[in-house]
Amino acid sequence: MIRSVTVADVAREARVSKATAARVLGGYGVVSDKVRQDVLAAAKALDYRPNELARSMTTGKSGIIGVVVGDIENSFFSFAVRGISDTARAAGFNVILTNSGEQIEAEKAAVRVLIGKRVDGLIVTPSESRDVSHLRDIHRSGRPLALLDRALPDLDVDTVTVDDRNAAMRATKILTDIGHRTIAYVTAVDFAGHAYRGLEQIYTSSVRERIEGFLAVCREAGIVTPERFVRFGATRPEATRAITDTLLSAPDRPTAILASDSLIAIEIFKLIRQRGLRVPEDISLITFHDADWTSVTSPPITVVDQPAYLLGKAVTELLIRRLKGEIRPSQRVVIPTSIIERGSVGAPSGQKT
Amino acid sequence: MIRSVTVADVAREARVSKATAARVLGGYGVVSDKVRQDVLAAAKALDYRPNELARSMTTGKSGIIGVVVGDIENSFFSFAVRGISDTARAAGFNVILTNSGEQIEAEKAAVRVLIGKRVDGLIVTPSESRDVSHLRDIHRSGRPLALLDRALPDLDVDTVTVDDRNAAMRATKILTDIGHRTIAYVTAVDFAGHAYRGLEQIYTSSVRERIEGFLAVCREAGIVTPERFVRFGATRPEATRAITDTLLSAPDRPTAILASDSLIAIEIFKLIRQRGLRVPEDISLITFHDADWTSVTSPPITVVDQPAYLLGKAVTELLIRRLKGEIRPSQRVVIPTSIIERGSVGAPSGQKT
DNA sequence: ATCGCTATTGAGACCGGTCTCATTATAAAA
DNA sequence: TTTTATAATGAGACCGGTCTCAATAGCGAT
Repeated sequence: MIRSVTVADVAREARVSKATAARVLGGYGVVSDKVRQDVLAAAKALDYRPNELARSMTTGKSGIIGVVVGDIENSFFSFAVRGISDTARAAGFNVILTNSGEQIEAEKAAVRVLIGKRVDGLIVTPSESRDVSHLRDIHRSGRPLALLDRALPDLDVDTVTVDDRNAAMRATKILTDIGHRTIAYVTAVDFAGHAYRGLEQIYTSSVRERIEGFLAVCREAGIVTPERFVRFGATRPEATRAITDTLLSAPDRPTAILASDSLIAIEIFKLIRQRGLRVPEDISLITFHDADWTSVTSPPITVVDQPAYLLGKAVTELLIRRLKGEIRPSQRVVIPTSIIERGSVGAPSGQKT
Repeated sequence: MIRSVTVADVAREARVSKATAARVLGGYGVVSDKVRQDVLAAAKALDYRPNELARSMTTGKSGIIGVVVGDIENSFFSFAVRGISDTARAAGFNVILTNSGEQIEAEKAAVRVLIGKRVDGLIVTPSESRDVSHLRDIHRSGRPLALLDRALPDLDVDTVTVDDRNAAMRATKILTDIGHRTIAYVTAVDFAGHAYRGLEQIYTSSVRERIEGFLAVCREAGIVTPERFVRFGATRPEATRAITDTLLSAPDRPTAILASDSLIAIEIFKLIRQRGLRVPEDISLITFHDADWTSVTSPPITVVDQPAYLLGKAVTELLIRRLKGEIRPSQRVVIPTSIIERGSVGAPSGQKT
């Protein structure tokens, strides 16, 4: 490795002290115009590039925001990440991106690494609300933390989420209003055994809220034990297919499905097609996230539009304001969603309201 | 900010010298078992977290790979990035991600920042082949550089691309074989004036190769001046729509379109639909990149499947091997693509072969 | 008992910046 | 002209690790 040019080298070249050269190069303190010119000329001649690492070490600031996200492959997250990067860069920050794969251990490891790298602040989509010790650690180390998409009741930090419960209620209501009484809800959140054993066992706040909203509206519509049709563990395409398969083969096949994310929905849609069923005549479908594919299918899919980019932008702004020294009680921002009604919802076939 | 625990603190707690504590904490040198236990105990008691920044400063290695990518929003790149992150993490590296928005100035700035952060190596998708001075700088600074998706004739570094020319030829051949004689090629690469003025003006290697392949097959099929139907500047949805609009309104409307990426293709597809035209009866469509939406449309879209994840994995492996000290001439890996024939290609309506 | 060799440990320089404080030069005030 | 305030510069400590080299200790061999 070629030894890189340092302030000391520039100082020598410009015949000034290291301190003076550093003042010019670092843009702090005061120096005479003449000396400034000399140093700048020397720096250019030697092609000096500041070592941000060394700079960070003394200042204690790295200019980096650490991001731990569930799954970059999910376009909801890639939009959020794009929102984060754009906002961060505009404010002069860089981003280190890690994805946890929704695994709590990976998430902990990622946080440990990021703290080691002395990031200035972190943005995390916590995969679990049970184990938040590592997030407490961040907070305790004096580094600001902001939560994206999922709130943590026990952790009093800046949080940006969408109105999950309300969105789920509105989406479900569209289905019940048109007459559906057998509605399935499919989510990626996994359980030992994939079986639903009660809301309090769901440790991902966004998902719990959605299911709460879903169940509430179902009950309101007179559906008994709607939780029978809540399905967990659609973490990967194969799993989603297996779950959907069982759902579609059952004697009491649901007449409508609400998908918790677009990765799940696309598999469900494919499988419905593959079975020769029609949307919405045989099965209605609504999904969370306005993924690009939802508008080009026939029929196009009715979706809950989550402003993912905005979500990323909002957390980042909150975090940066704190990084810039703003002192204030932590804020919980809830961004409203809207439902884009397209063509994937229709009255259930066999029955009428 | 709470002062963090340092090796000196641990050393004091364990009643050994800083050097000794550093040896066990840093995992180098030799220490007696007894002392090791003491130090470890002290570290745990104090909740010591190594400062990777300081560590990087002395070792000269940051354990970070810098990535500059064209546009994360493009799912081709998000898959590639996923391949990069997964591979990097598996080898113990972290990733700093920046996107250039295909802007050369942004790319240069990103490279400067990453070098400042003393990343161990870089992966770049160069947006231009004209101006590579900043990439030369990387190389010159002794940091390994690897190119993703686009080759640079003048730059002798590890490069991983797909067989763009060949892929374009095969895709075009499918169209000419079935009888198309008016075929448009739409790409995001922009030009002052959007007008085609010759291959040598295209500074993105992947795009040039594709267009070369496209034109070659067109000519072979007896099409005169096929370059009349090459369209540039589909950088954003609105631009793509404008371009497509013009294309579809022309008296010599193309009977087939080849799209350079899936972001372009989806807009084209939407617009075709909007105009009441049918795929493939009125217009055939093939696109690069097997985006998820291409398999759920009616008809599903015929695509050039680029193994994006694999591409990311391959460059990262090449880079890491070099980071680990492997000395060898630079390698140019070309990954083969395959065409997935679905239902978006048909014989042109008015004419027959 | 003395010597030699090896296993441990300690002291302190170093990485490349920032930053405090002392010193010198210069200009304004008395 | 002398005093004093102010601007500009230099010397060197510091951040939190790594690493070299010297010092000490423990052991068997002679």
